[in-house]
Amino acid sequence: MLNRIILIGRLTQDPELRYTATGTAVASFSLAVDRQRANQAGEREADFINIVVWQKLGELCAQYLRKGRMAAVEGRLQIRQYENREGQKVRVAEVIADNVRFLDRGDASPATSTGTQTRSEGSRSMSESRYQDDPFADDGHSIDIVDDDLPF
Amino acid sequence: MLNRIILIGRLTQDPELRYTATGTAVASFSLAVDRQRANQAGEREADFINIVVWQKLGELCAQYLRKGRMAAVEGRLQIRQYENREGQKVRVAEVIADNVRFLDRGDASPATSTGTQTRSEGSRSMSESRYQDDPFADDGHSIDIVDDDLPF
Amino acid sequence: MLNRIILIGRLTQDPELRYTATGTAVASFSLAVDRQRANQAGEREADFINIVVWQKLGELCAQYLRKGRMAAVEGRLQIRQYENREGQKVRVAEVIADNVRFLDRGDASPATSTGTQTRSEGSRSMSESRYQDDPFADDGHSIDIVDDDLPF
Amino acid sequence: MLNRIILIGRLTQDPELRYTATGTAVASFSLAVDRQRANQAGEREADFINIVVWQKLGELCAQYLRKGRMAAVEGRLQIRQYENREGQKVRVAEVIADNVRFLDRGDASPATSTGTQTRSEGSRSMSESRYQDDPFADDGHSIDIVDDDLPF
DNA sequence: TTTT
DNA sequence: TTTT
Repeated sequence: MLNRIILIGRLTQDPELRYTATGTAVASFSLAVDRQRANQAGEREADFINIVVWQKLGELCAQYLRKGRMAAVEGRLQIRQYENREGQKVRVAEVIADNVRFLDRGDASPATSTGTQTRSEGSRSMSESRYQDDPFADDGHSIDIVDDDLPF
Repeated sequence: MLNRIILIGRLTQDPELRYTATGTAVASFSLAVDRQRANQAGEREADFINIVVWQKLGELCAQYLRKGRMAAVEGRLQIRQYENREGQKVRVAEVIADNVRFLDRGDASPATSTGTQTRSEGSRSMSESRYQDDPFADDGHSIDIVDDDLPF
Repeated sequence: MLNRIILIGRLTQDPELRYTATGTAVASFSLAVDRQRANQAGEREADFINIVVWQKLGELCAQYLRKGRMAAVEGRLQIRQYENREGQKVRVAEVIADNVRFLDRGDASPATSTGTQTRSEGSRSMSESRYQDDPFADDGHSIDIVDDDLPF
Repeated sequence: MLNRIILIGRLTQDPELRYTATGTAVASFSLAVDRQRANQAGEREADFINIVVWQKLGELCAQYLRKGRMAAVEGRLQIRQYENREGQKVRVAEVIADNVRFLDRGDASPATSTGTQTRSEGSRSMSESRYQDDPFADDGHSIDIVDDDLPF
């Protein structure tokens, strides 16, 4: 009835961008989210969480996110259940993201390295069907906060 | 780095309560969380999400929650990875809850059905290490909890 | 850049439904959210948080929610700043909800008490622009909504 | 009953650190959280949200956060109500944070500018009562924190 | 399969 | 202005 998850972590790989038969874009990647507490052995572990991003937001992720980059991901947790070739029931957990923030800027050049995906229509929307101005949230100069700008 | 999930759903089974070798309580149950959108076949699906609750909060869940009851669960998503007896890598997703709200009152009678679990120390805390007055959120006075009803 | 809040509480009043000059519906109400910890005097306090719900979801809130009813509200925290008639800067905090779950069923009769608001277009969507089947979350079979009961 | 908010934004000022009569640390600062949608005038607005952080986490914020820095803040929304000197009821909204992530490294030098605050007890915990290894989330090794640099 |  |  209510299902909301928010994660901050780093990509363990470049996003993969695919298209469904009907042409809908789907990006997917794994996010390493460090746990807050070390385990009994004193090591800091991470959870590796699969993220799925549809449509234009997925295309933007494919364009701007890379392995190692930090991102905030907001969405819902989905459990997909299927039977594998051995007839065993398998459950796959993935976060269907509807909002992704790019938290550190890379070389923001829209990565030629990822090759051939084409973008039918341009948009900077980083949240499903909402307008979004700048893909990188971390650049200090975008805020331009000086005392005179603020009413307090 | 940040990992927060909030769910509202219904238990698909009574909680199971276990104790570790060192005596720590762990409750677990599966929560059915209805998706907001129907699938292409027009059916309303649900995600079945495993919830794990440690310590006193787990004991309270075991005591007050039952199959079919509604609960709000707050915690973090954890991906456990292990190798099964066939040598296959298996990934298990579960939500480690640190806050659980009981959203509809059942027959709040502290269920004898769950049998033999013992409780070392009493508390009504429903959030990890915070005091909490009444287990049922839907009704300030309805709980029918009097000291004689409870083993603590 | 990211702004997400999730609340569960009870309405302190019936929702108020208004329409903008251009005909957009806006519902507003105050939600009493009990704090988890008692204060130093041992009393359990609550935060009274103003909720604003636009469009069809707002109309549904006005129809189904009433004073005392429990709801889960998901949205973003907005701080409105204005100058009052005495020239003082006033800051108003409100949660702009994009998802509301009705957590206990009342007498689900679509309340004639709220009088005259008219609804241009019908939908049972409880989340902004998503289809939603049943207004009451607390009861799998409870919908009891048949076309004859509803003005849409 | 449930009250959870997660924000990502930038500080509009250096944190202020105070101590209660009983010696508890409290840091406070304002976080500028950009809205996702531009307003009707096409401008991108921000919400300026007051953040309050108690105890050691507050001291860490005072030490490592500065005006313009980006942070993720997790906590609960609290509405404080009081009467001002003119006898008017005033409502103040603030987020009581129990988890703060420093999302871009500054000059991580533990800021002499904030002067005289003293720290009774040391910890690097960035979440209330949880151990946390490195204050900056964006770079596991970059912090340059060695015991000699820090007063704890 | 894993990030810093 | 406040809910159970």
